[in-house]
Amino acid sequence: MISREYLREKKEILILSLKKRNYDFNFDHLFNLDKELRELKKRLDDLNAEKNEIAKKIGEKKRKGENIENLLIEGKKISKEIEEIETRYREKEKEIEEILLEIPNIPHESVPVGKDSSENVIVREWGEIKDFAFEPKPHWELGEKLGILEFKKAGEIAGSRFLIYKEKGALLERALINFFLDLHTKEHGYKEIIPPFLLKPEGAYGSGHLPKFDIEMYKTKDENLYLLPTAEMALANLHRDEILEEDVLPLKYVSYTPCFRREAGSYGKDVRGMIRVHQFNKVELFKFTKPEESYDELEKMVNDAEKILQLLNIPYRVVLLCTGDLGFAASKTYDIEAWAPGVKRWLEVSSVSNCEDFQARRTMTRFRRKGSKKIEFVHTLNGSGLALPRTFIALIENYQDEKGRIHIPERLIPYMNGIEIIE
RNA sequence: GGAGAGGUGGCCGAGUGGUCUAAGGCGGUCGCUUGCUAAGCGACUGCUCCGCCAAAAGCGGGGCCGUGGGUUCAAAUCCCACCCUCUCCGCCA
Repeated sequence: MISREYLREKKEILILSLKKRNYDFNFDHLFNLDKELRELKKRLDDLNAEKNEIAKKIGEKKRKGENIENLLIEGKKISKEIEEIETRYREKEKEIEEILLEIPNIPHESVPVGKDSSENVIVREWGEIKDFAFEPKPHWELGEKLGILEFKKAGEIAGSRFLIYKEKGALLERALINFFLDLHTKEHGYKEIIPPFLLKPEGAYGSGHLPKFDIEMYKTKDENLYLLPTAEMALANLHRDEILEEDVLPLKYVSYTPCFRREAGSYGKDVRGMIRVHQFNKVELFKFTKPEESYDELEKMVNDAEKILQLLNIPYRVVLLCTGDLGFAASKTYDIEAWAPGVKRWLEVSSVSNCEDFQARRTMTRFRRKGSKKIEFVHTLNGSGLALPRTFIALIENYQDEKGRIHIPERLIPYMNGIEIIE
């Protein structure tokens, strides 16, 4: 969340950067509210000081058995006035809070200015796009023919955009998850976490998913809980209200969780297959870092995610998002897109972002430098490492042969209990 | 789901309406002292907002005893709601 302090000190940057995001609203109103609020606060504090003084005097006189009649009347009067001003103060405070919660994060200066995804920048490509001697099939055809994916039955029992993994399909999904987790914990130094899959609204505010994206999430009927749209939502809250020691940073976590998304407003998009589904598995990377290290850590996180595709030998490209395509909480984001020859598309398998102190402010996650009294907000980063369905798609579409069989990449065979081919 | 107990500073723990500016202890920091991987003595020890100051330091004030309301001149303390933890019973993977 943008702080009121930031509002006052970095007014110009704020206006400019939000313009880059095509985000506009009435700044004057915001600045006026802040000013008004400070005035009310001063008045309120002065009155409270007076109130405290009177209450103290009453206590003293009462003990001595002196007359307190006048002081009681005065105290009553001040309390009434305080109540009025406090009510106004709270209303204004709530109003400004609501506005501030809806302001997106400020893009980093290295982020290209652009209006939508067409202006994203491809920063690198890896691997060779295979030249098939036959027409490669899309994953839904492969999956259903091999009996590893099923869409029809899933639609009947859960609704459209759900799917069932069957037998070797379920095994492949599990193999990928374990491979990702092992790689990140053993070779990249992340600590594994299994968080709750449902969170209270406070958690969703902390990560920036509320208040803006309420309709994107599933929530429970009897309790006010939100199903994770991403493990990021849980991990961002892992050190809520804590002041961390400098030397524990950077903290690196990896989590496997299912993710639930309503995909409201995406009707008609990616309806076929499993490119866009309501429930999917994802292995998520998350870091808490010192501010001056967060951009280095961002590059490392992208590399950590890329490594998976390299080991699986799946061609991909890394894309730097422009300001218009940047997510709400992010200052800078790289997408990793894997090539899927069956659907003939680059599929976003990972999105890696530096949120700077945006989430840390909302969750009050801070740190103190050694030998310093000053407390600072940490920076938070999140990235998929990787999202399963699209990686699954890229894998089976890239590794199919002319008979529609899937050849398991070498690195994955141990995780597949030795199975080398799905036929 | 039923019954009960409880949530106080980094941690333990006292505190049942005004002297709480939260006792005491542990831990931590600094200093002094002492012949020996230690002890003793003393001082300091949270977070946050606003104001003054160019800024930092500092100073002044407000708020914070799970959260939010309420009663009162005055609330850690009384009342209400919610959240969380623990114990017992029931149910259950």
